[in-house]
Amino acid sequence: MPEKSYDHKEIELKWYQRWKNADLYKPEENSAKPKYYVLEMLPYPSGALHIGHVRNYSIGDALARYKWMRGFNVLHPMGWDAFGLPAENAAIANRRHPYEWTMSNIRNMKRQHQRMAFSYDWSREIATCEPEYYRWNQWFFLKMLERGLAYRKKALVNWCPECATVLANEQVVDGCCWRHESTPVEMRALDQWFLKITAYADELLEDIAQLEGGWPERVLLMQKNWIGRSEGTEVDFPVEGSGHKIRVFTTRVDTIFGATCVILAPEHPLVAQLIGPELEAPVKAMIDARARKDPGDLEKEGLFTGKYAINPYNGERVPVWIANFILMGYGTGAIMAVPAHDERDFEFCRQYGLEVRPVIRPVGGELADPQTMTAAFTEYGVVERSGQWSGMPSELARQQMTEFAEKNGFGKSAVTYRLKDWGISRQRYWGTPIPVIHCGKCGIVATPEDQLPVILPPHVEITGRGRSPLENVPEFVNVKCPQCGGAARRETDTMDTFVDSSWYFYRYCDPHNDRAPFDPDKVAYWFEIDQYIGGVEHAILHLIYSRFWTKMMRDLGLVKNDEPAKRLFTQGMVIRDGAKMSKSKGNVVSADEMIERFGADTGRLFELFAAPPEKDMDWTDAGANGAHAFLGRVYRFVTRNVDRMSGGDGAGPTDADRKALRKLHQTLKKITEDFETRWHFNTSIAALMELMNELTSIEKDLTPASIPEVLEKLVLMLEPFAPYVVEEMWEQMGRTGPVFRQPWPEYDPELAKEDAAEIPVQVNGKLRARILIAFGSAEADVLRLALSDSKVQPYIDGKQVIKTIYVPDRLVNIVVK
RNA sequence: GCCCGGGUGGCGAAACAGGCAGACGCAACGGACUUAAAAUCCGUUGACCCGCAAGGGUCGUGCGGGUUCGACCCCCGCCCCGGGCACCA
Repeated sequence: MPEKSYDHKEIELKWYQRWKNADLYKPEENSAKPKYYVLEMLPYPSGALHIGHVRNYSIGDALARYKWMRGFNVLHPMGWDAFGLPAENAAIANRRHPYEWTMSNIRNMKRQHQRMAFSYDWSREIATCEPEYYRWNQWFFLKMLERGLAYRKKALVNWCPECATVLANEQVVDGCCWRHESTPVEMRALDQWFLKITAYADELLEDIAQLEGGWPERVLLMQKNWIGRSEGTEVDFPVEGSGHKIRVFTTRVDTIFGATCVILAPEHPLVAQLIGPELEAPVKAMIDARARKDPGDLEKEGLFTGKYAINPYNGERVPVWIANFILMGYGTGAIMAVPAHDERDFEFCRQYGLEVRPVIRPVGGELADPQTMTAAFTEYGVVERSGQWSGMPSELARQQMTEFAEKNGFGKSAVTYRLKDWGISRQRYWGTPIPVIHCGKCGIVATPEDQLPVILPPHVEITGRGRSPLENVPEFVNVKCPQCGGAARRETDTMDTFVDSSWYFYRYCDPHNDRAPFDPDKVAYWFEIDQYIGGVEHAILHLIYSRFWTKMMRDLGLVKNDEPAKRLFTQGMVIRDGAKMSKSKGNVVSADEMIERFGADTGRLFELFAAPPEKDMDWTDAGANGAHAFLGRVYRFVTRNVDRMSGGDGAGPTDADRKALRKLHQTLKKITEDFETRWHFNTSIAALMELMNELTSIEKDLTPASIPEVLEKLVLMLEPFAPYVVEEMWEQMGRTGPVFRQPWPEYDPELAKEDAAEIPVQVNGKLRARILIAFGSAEADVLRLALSDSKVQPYIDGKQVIKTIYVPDRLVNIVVK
């Protein structure tokens, strides 16, 4: 048969059409097979924006396909269409997605809300435009409200002027909005809804141990740092001549005899009561300066209140200051400054000429001289000049001094976290409405469950300014109070879209349930997720929220697992021209263009081939072209050899056949091992290329003794990397697909074995010759051969052989003197 | 400043257990086919040196040491790049 040219458009369209209505990816109900749940982190099935997104699928989809072929019952919501044809995206999306959203729906909303385009995010958009999904977000919200896990309070929150909305702490990067990298976030005091993620702070931290080994170390580390648990002591310093007490938090109560002042954050509630009118303006200026969050290092700045506080341990009178480096959001918003033993306090006190008083000496050393000290001594040591605790090691003093405070009622041991409650209020149109009603008489009233979902009104004008756009929609806002029936106002804040992504993967297990978010039994079968795949940028966003959500659902009795995903794989970014691909840099390669030019198969293949998946990869059009050429070579090889699969003269296998089968089984071994261990698909694909190079070089000597097996296994091995073209070749070979439902081929170790090896001979570690030996030769035979080799001779002639090393079938090294 | 990664040809990379450094691909160059181009196919390609040639030699995995018969790999000390955290008391 003459070879066929590789027309990716024709092939991909054909197979897409052929199977678009078949439910190929549905896992089997009540299957006895081992289950496997693999999921990519961006939960939209198609229409990838750029090839950076495609990479995510290429990896997860290759793995899912391999697992299918290996006989697992796989839940993989992306499936075949993860990377579909551009013209057909809408149809694919419509069919595949469990929430049955429609692409046109999204497009319309997008057009209608051009002004909101900046907050556009595919993964969450899917969920947020879907009323059924609102319903369960709202349902969860009400459950949390009942349990005190959702609450409303006035708080200083991050405000992005560009988005015109509040942001969670996790969504502020370098003082700027995570979507607008050059827009500094402002601080505003607003009434906001929070979810009490801090109730799970300890558990989120402790359960990191369960994830070790399965999650990348750096993600766990980032989460640990983010949670930022620290154990310490709270101590009250009464303010002289007033009834007020300043409560400070310290992890080093053992240094308290060295405290030479107390410092408040400028936002601290006591400040207003302590300062005179002459300080009001400077304090306000300090707050404003910090709210602007200059990205550069803020110079330490302090204001003396004129008041003094009493150190309860020694009765000493210390001045009370206000300073810009004290954070209201951490600890109690007030500290005791111990300049001798804390870097920041040292810098501050030297700047303002406050006393530096060392009270900790190194073990075996002496107290530093405060006159000549140039840096604080921050380590543990031995406590001195500290009354009854003098001479005690720091650790012990910390413990006993804390107990002393508790006994005398002026302090206690305390744990603080860097982690804050999750602010979920957004002044956006886009998102799940928060299902509560504000009543003048009854206060905050939950929307009754049978009135869910609260749906967004259509035709809302997006002003991009001030408060939620929903406030301008009277028919949405004006409601009757469900309790007293009086006039009331509906909450106009919507939920952070990270709420949606916190549990979407549970819904995949039971997407059409209209009585509950999902059936716990169905979820119990699939969870935990065996393998989750996504970018590292979600380490302290989505990945911490979804852990919290899982624990919350477990406490509601909905799930049994403590953690959402056993294993997490973070793939590298796609780089182009040395820069991370992003909309703001304008260097994106659109997936649609790429599919048009090279095809979906080429896109996957090149993304997997260019670098190991955990590493960043460089996108080059030329490289993609190379991958495309390879698929063409395979396709032409198969099509011109299909009619040589049978017939022939019945003679036994030729040398070429034996060679081809050996290489075939070696390749299969290699790829199988790559899938089972480290997912270095770049070397798998390189092995396939080597196989093709070998096959084409001996092609004319191949006979039906090897061709059927070679073609079959070649196609099966390529399946995870190029699923469309593989279906076409399978059909050309007279077989019926889908190919990924075929079993993964087993390799034969005997066939894969080489019978002879060319091994290097070294003299004193330097390569001098290569000799040909039979595999498994006896050491003595190999050494005899090596020592008598004509190229080795000159180097050992007249010298004494001290030692010989033989690594079986690998190398000979002769040591001479 | 602290904590993670990483540094190998012109480029992306490979070397999985301390055992032939540079597999596989891109780019480049030479050739075949073609009116031409594209596509395709064949060949060369780490650097330097010797040789007309066949061939041979030296160097080479960021830098400097060490361990070892043997080091991209292990140890010690640096340099550089990327990422995360950073007044967290």
